[in-house]
Amino acid sequence: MLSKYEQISNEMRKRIQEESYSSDEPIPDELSLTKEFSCSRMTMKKALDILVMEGLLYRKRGHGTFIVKSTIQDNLVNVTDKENLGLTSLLNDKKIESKVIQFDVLFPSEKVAAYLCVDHNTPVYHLTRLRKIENEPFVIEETYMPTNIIRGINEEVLQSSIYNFITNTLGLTIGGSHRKIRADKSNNLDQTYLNCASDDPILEVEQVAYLNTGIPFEYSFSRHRYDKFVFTTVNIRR
Amino acid sequence: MLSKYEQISNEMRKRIQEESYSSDEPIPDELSLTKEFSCSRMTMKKALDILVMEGLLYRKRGHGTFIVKSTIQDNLVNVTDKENLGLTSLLNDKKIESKVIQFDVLFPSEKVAAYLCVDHNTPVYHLTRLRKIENEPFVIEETYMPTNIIRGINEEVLQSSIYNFITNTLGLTIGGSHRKIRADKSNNLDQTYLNCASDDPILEVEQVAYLNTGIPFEYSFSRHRYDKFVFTTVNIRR
DNA sequence: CAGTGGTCTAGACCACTAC
DNA sequence: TAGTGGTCTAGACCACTGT
Repeated sequence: MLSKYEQISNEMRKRIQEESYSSDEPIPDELSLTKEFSCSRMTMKKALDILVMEGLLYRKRGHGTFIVKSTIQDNLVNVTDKENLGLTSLLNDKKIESKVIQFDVLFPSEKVAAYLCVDHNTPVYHLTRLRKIENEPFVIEETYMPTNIIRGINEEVLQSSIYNFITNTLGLTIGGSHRKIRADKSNNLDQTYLNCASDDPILEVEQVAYLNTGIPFEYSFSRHRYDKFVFTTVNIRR
Repeated sequence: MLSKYEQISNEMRKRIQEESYSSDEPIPDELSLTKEFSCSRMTMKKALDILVMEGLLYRKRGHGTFIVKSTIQDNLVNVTDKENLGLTSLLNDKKIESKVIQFDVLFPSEKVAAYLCVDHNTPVYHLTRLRKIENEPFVIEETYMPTNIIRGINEEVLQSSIYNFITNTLGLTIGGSHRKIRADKSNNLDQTYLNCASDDPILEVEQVAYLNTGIPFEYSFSRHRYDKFVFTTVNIRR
């Protein structure tokens, strides 16, 4: 059951994307919209706030609320900072394969222990997978997960989607993540599995992902082919 | 004059960063906090929402509100997706130099015209600058700006901060931006000015920046040395 | 001045959790 | 049942804009 402001937000997003409103004029003012949707002004505001955060609308005090015009587009795989990097759900119309390069359990280094908020005596899964999209190598993911939270990982799970396993089998809910994005030179592992040249760069995403309980469950490095991946982000004034 | 929820948010952020609250227990519940800050529950919620969005807090219905523990740290220059890339304001304690590599006015290509929402007959500034931090080359910025919005750019402005010029001299307010981040091979320009090797990768940020009126005023490509720049982003569930 | 969005309130009811 | 956060309301006042 979606909340009222989410339903309204979805309806308004649809209208904007279908160009039901002219992008040269303000959209209807908040008072009119509260009447149309039979809601309070706070609820209407919350619904529109979501679209402002998504970069679809902007507001100007004393004037009205307007549609943002231009948006950067291109053809590469496109991950925005709103989504959790579950490749499987991101590209559910494409063929995804996972090849397990390494899978073991070890005691965490100081750094890994700090990010996962576990002590040095708690074993962690350590796994490296190559993910292919439509038979083309796409990304190498090196992942650390604490064994006391993510229980029961095995080869079969690794072949498909760990995120599905965490959500459906373990019944946990994934919350947010902190990420760092940088460029790097390719190393031997990259060249071998991503099939890239020695002078091809790599786009690396370092990530700590959290459950909705705030507990970190994953610390990972995703190394992408530079010609197949772009990271997108929207940034709005406050 | 900061709004009440911003003041409360700042105070709570300070307390969290100074570790005034134990990170093992929930912080005080919303009702207690509304009494302490003499505000309504909606206002308290809005204040805490900001900290949740920043990745400092998480909430669990029926339980309480808790402090997020781990955060990725490192030593490189660190731009988050909340900030507009004004290098000058980002690093105001460091020595920043700008060298103008190219500066001209031209009619926009189809792509540039589309992103800046101008027609083919509106001239745009086209400029390329090398930015140095503490005498070390850091980034090459290639920028397009419409001449009908950003009037009066000259060599003197280019030596310092264009963002300051837009804000202070032109009296415009900068709104949000859309960005794409990718890795790339270095080209001749990069190698010459960033002083990098031919096999050094580059982290490129493509950006369309908007005024608070929603009008795009800048389309740019920033090419960073891979060993001096990391892009940070926080992503929270909804 | 009227019309817009920005903030704030006091109170209500709901959903989830623990006891 | 009590305590938590999530949502929603009806109404108020303020700040900014254009006429």
